[in-house]
Amino acid sequence: MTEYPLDGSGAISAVDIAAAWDRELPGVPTSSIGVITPLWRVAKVLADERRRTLGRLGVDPATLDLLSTLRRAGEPWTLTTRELTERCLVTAGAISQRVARAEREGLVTRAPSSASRRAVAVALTERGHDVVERTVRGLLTHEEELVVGLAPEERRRLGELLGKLAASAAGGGGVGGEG
Amino acid sequence: MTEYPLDGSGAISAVDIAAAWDRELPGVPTSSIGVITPLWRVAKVLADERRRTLGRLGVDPATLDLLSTLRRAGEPWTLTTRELTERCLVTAGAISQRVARAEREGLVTRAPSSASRRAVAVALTERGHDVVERTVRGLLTHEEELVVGLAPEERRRLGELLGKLAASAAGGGGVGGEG
DNA sequence: TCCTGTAGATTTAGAGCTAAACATACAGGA
DNA sequence: TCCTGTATGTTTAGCTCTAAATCTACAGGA
Repeated sequence: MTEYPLDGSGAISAVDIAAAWDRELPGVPTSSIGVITPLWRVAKVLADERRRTLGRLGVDPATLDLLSTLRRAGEPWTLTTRELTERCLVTAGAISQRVARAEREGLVTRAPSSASRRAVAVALTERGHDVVERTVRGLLTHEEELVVGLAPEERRRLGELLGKLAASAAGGGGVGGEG
Repeated sequence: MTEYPLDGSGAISAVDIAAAWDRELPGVPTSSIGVITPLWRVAKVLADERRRTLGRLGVDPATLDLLSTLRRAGEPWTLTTRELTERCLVTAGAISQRVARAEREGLVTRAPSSASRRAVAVALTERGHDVVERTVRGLLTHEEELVVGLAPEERRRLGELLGKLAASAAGGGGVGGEG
């Protein structure tokens, strides 16, 4: 047995989890559970779906994230490692490894940047263009189907609430007590 | 440099990403981006926060997920590997590894289940109890602060929309064409 | 020129996960 | 009894990430 229930059928609901903590450890604050638990569940379902879809297309999510970021940047499809770190939201070490893997497969090239000799310019190769253009279309088409259950107004509202949560989490969490 | 901007300050907005694809590859369906991109960003901010918070408390997220699931189950704080797989939403192999790590640290024990000789009963030790009770309170208190930016009604609505999205993604994505 | 600081990038150690292969325990029929 | 199927766990290979240490290129002051 390798699998776990992808639809969360065996999983406990966020309400049940909060109720269980309230019963087992009375007094713990449980109101964040109703937001954070469903959020991670959905994120996991979507990540699993993306991994499988891309597996069928012959790419892995980390590499496609790299290629997509370069492709979206527009001509000349080149960014420095530092820019990639900012846009992909992973550490510089992770970018370095992603680029090394992609370079090994002939999807990108590495060269000293024209601006600074410290900076490294990562550029999409023709093969990289082929891969990204072939897979992004398939991926976005598939993901479009995953969100059909939400009406346009619901999607807009969901995106809005997620943005608000992101601001709240990033602002309040980093430093500590600020009240 | 090891870090990346935790608050997403250097990141491109979901709207910009969709606009970039529309410009670079006209015709690709981009309407899922407004939901999926913010969702993963928030999930990542929360995961990073949790990892750091738990790091300070001396536990790792995967182990705490295991211990919490056992703790929430109530007396006698024992579940089989299969039950853990269903509730933690990771593969059986991952559970096996989590349990092995936790057992090595004296946080849980493994024993043949009384019901079936195939099944393995994983039980919380006294030390496991100590760890989970010490850390869960701190973790939930911290996460409470991360969601203060959302009013109660907004939290409720967000949880509701996330549930609807989960149902949509799990239902529509697994099989393929079902029209 | 030498020292010091800083920024950009890479390397390495150690987690943690999935998928797939394997091992084990039964159950049910011939 | 033997065979077959199925459920439960474990192991292994390979990927990917973070955090920390390291390397390299400069810049600015003494």
